[in-house]
Amino acid sequence: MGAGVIRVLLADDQRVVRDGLAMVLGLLDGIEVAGSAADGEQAVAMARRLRPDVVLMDLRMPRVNGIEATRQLAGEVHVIALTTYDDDQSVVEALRAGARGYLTKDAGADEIKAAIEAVMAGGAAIDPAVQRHVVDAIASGPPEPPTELPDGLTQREVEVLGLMADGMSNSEIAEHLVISMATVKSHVNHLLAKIGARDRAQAVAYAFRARLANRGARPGAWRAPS
Amino acid sequence: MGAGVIRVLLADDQRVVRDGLAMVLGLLDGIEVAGSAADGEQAVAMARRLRPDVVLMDLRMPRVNGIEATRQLAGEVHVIALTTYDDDQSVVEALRAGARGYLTKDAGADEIKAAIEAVMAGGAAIDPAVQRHVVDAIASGPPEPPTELPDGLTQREVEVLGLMADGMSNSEIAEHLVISMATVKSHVNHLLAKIGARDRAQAVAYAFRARLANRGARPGAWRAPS
DNA sequence: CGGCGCATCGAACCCAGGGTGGAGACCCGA
DNA sequence: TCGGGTCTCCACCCTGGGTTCGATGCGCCG
Repeated sequence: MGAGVIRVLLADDQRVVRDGLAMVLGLLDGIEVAGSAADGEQAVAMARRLRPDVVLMDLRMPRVNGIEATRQLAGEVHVIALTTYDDDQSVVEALRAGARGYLTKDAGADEIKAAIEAVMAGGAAIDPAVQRHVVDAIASGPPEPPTELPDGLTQREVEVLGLMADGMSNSEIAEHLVISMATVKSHVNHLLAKIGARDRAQAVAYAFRARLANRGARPGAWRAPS
Repeated sequence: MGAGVIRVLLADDQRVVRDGLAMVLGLLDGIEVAGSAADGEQAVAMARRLRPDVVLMDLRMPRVNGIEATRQLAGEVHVIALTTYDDDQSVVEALRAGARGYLTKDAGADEIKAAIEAVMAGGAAIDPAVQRHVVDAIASGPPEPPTELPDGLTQREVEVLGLMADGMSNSEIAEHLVISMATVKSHVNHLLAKIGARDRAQAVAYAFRARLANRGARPGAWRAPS
């Protein structure tokens, strides 16, 4: 990192905020203000030209708002939202857009610095004042009902279903579970009947919808290297 | 509230942690340890009997784990998860279960106190060390509209794949698309080769992992009523 | 003790699904 | 104009998967 200095770009439509922030941040060790933009369009352009480490982005700005600017810069630089608004809408939207931090404007210099450093270290920083909104979004957002216990499925049947969802054939499942293929077929037929599926393809779909299959791996997880 | 004292219930399977926490919290002004439980079941029972203001809940506990206990107590008392684990799974799950705070076990007394007070004030408190996971959950969770263009799949092939994921047979797909079954087979074979799947079951799994299938409907969506 | 559910196997059957090879029609870019 | 890709279709073969009718051993419960 050059001289270990973190270069920051400021984006805010209010002059006083920009200048004030520049003053405050300029006094901090290890932080350097690379520039300041007055609207989202400018912010994106300057970020790409100046290549700062972090962008402190106001969400309410003319022309292109901070959310959109954040979206465009996500992946290029670290973005920390900085706003007077603490309504859940903007917090969640900002994070969705790719912001890794969220500060309200009554944050102190130390808090801003901590946030910048946290983000630079690969972490995130959310103002305590709005953490509640984030928590709510998580708690209520995705409906979630966890791994609801399947119909009348047996332990073994669930296991077999999981392996089917992993793309294994009957014989592979047999080998994996160290049982005979006849047994596997038996389990398969039983679970097909229970979940009301006609074939293993429908069973796999059921497994994913019932969240019994690990959606983790990349799509083409199976298939040997070469 | 009485004398302005916040009553806290501790839930952790490790004795040293319970006792140590009780010591530390006992020294803090305005906080009183109402009791301590050694497993989730006990935690739920004690919480309902003692009616504490806050429960500090370890997630990894015998009998009933902290997640489940949190779910049961959500709405009754404020729950703060307290764990050594900082993997995204447990953070997100804990918050989904209704926890309003999340602390790792290397939190200091002051941090714990701040978290308790934040939660009591209607806020939330998430350990900075795991905020990243929460942000990721928000950023990647619900949205994901970019139905990323699959491998080298054709428009038609994607369409067929989607119908397969809906549990349709080749002949049903043919009927649905008003084409012959031979054509469907052709499409199927092509897409199987492209995505590296051996059979339609693997293709269905691929469809779900690649988010090409609508996970919307309940698991047993197909199947006529009676 | 008898009955029930679960897991384990076997054998035989049938067919949808997958593999192969080819072909004609269309559109589009070189 | 000539490929190249896509969508459409046909005929043939063959295997895996799903179906049916069994059977055995085990653990649990009334």
